[in-house]
Amino acid sequence: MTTIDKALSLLACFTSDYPSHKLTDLARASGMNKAGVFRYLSGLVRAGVLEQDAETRRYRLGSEVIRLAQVRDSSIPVRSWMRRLLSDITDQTGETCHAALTSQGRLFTYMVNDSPKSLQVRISPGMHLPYHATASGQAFLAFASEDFVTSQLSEPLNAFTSGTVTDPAVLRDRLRHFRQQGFSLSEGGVDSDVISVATPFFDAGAMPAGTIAIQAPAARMTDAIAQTSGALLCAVARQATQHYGGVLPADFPAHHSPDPVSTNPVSTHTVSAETLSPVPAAGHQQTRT
Amino acid sequence: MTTIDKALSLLACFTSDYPSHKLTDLARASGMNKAGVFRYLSGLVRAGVLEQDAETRRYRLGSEVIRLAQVRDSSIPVRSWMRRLLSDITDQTGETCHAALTSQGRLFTYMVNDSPKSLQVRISPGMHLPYHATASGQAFLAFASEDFVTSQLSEPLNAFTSGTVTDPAVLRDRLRHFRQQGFSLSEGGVDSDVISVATPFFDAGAMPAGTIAIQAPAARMTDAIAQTSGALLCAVARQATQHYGGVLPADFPAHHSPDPVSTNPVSTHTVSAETLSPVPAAGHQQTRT
DNA sequence: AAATTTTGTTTCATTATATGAACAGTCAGT
DNA sequence: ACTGACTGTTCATATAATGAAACAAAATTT
Repeated sequence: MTTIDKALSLLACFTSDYPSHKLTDLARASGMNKAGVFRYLSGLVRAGVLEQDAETRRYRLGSEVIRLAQVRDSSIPVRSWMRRLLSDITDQTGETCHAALTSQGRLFTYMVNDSPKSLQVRISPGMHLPYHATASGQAFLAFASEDFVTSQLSEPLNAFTSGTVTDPAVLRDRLRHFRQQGFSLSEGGVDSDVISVATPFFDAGAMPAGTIAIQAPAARMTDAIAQTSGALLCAVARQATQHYGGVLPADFPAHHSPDPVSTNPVSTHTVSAETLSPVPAAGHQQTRT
Repeated sequence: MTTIDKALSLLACFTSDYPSHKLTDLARASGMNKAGVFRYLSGLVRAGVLEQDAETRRYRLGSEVIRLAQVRDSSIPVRSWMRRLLSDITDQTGETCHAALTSQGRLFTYMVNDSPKSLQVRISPGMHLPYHATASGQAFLAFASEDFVTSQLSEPLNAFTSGTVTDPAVLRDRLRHFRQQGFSLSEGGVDSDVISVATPFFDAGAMPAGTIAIQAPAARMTDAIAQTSGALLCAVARQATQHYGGVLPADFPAHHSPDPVSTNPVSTHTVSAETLSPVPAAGHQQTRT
């Protein structure tokens, strides 16, 4: 493990739940020497990636990460089209939806579009999504590499509610089914009384880069609605994949909706499977270290 | 210079203008050995901060920076209130406005709110703003530390138009004046026929953290309008400073606008100097390494 | 108010890690 | 097939990382 790895591994400790840290805690959490952690943190502060509160001496993420995120978005402008896709979804379904992105093998919510309804599922950006207990996570796994699925399912699988599936064998069965139908469906995996439907979109190596999901109170999400929502998501995922510069895996299902899914003729990017070019063959596997 | 510094210094090369790089170019640009740069880049890729295009082998920023920016925003939620402040400004002035943030001693545009008018000043987020030639930069310098001003003015000062002020002595005079009136005014510093007005907002050490600016075609920006715009910006900058958890410098002018500046009674956060608590005394100088 | 604990930061001899010139492998163009 | 421009690898050497201990300052307890 190089010095850089050790220094940068500290960044993983900064999450929405714990956005700032004390030196001692970071040293404990990372299992590294206090003096070393101090040096790493100093380096990260010099680079602007972290900043230290002058009063409390706590470390938090610095403004450089904002600049970097902006630059990233200027080369792969996910933000703008994702916003449009999500708002299209909410327009058509009336439900809350969100997009999640993968980073360092973890899935986290990226953008949320709230339902206009008064009873809505609340979710905030930047949250970590466990693979086994969320529709997004399962949609991701359904199209992830075998190795990745194995590594995730061998982690301890927490039960958040009584409805959380924690049996790896059962999960594997579901993943197979989800892959076949193109979208996942999860009832009360994290919150009871919430049903969500999700589907991944893909990178240039035909590997899942993130997911798009719809979440609704169980009372509103009937089987029929779940099916049409799933079909809608598949169409949206195709668009997202295209915008992302990715390719769909060869077995990604084509939902031939008889009528255009989008009802909004104003939108320049109509959400419809029909408007897209045929699915290209899956490319080479992307290198994953 | 530590290994971490060298590795992280590469991140500065990733800008809106050059969002991706080849190994050789980075080695040349940084003046470091190719093998070393390769190792650094590999480390950054492992951490997810960078990713490498599987086809072109070029390095670009990775999805981890998006996650980090999101986490940063969850602890200091600049995004949400800044959007509101900017849209208030455009509502009241009808002109394009933007916010800029400082990172690593450089100023870059963070958020833009376009004017609804057909003749509008176009600007995109993530752009680098030279201190000497922009209203934002000058507003920043006017309230920056003496050392920082000196270091910036001793850099070569490019002239972008015939109207760009490149004489350090003249600039210093202006900065004094801008500090007194609380906002800067720049005519055709980067683009001719564009006049812009800007003011900084402050961090916990009463040092400028970023700026808020209005940009308009010269024809629309009369002297009188510039003055009221400046006063408006000062009021907004107070709000921004408060939201940011910062404190105003002791000499930041109070513009006692006779009537509430905001005309929008719906907004929960009315932009007005009156609604704010008295200016606290400037705190201790923030440590700047 | 004094004593104690916790925490951030610095020091320094030891040792592991970074270094970089040269080499190998790959691809694109001629 | 040759050329050039490129990414990635190797290995002896030198340099920078390491971590226990010390220190200072702050927070907490007595």
